[in-house]
Amino acid sequence: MVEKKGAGRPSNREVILDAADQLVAAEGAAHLTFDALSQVTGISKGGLLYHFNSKDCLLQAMLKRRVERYEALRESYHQQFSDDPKGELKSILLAALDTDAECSRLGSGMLAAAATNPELLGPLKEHIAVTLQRLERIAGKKVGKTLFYAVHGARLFEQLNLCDACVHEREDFAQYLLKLVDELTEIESIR
Amino acid sequence: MVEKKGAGRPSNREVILDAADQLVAAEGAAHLTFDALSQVTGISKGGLLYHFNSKDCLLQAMLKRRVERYEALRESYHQQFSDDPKGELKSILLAALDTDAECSRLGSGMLAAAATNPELLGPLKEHIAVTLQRLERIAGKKVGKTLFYAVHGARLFEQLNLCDACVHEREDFAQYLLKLVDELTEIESIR
DNA sequence: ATTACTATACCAACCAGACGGTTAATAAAG
DNA sequence: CTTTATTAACCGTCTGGTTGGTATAGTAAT
Repeated sequence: MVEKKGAGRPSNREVILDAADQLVAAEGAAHLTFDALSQVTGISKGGLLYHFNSKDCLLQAMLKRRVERYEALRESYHQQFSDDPKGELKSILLAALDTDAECSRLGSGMLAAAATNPELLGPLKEHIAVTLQRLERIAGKKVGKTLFYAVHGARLFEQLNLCDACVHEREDFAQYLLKLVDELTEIESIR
Repeated sequence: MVEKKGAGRPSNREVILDAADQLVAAEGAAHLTFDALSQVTGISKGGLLYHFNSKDCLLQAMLKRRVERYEALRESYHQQFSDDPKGELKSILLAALDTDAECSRLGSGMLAAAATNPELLGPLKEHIAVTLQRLERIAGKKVGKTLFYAVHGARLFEQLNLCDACVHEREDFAQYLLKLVDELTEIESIR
């Protein structure tokens, strides 16, 4: 059966993915093993492999879920800015910063995938390419890209626990970025 | 033995570290094994473990070397901007963007360390804390941090091979950032 | 209602290979 | 004859993956 998304049972698939995210966040991508996952979830290794035929499958699923959540978040922000001409850019930035709301903290899927097999990043690469194209169409190409990188840089630092400060400053940072978007696109259009 | 740094023999240590960087870049952090490293370098596994007592040691060394190279690069840029009041910020940004000159392409050490053991990131965390403090002292705190994140975000994307474009656009990007530094600190000081 | 069949979800046991690390031996250099 | 550098062989453990089996639930014919 192809599994109905949306309604109904949370199903162990999600439970496993959550646990996998947590594991990577807590102990590093290398410690994401079926054994460890089995211990954490209480599901046997065989059980895990029933849901994900291989580790690559698991990583793919982690990555896919992350991208999907990001997309959903972005769209909801986009509606919020429906009147703002720079709403598309703003929603992209805010969504990227909002990651640890429900997505816990980290591009764990990304890191885990990159650690074991760079090829798995393919879908993510595609998603980013689309986003960059989107940014190209928005007034202030370079501004958009720069702020896009900034947001992801900040997120990365946070996810890797590389700085203490940036976590509690994020709300501040978000507001500052929105201000920058307006100021900078102005500058760029004047030039 | 405590290892003399500084002078003298290139020694196989550097060769090993280079190979390790390359391996992580090419195949992902998870494929950085002593066996693989042995095959690539032609040095036996025992030989490798003579230089680095454990894998953690190896990762630490990779990370340390990376930070040191970055520092050296930053200082050389800093001299270049000795007359510019925003030289400190500019040198930080340019050094971060310059990574693939000699450092090949990647925070491989970082990724590899994060993948296996987040604790290894401690020294890097400290280094970043210092850099952030440095940025605090510079006119336009927020500008500095934002651009710092932007640079590292861009570098990350490049290193993970997540976008094609950003590579060949880097020189452009660097020039644009320098322009931004001037424009933005102006804006921020006006407010 | 019973039987038979099928699909889903899971588990315990096992396996072959990979991995980090140890050790004993070797060789060159000072 | 000790220090440095290196090797080949080996070991125990971990890991991804396989297999064969079990429990549950739905479905459909008898």
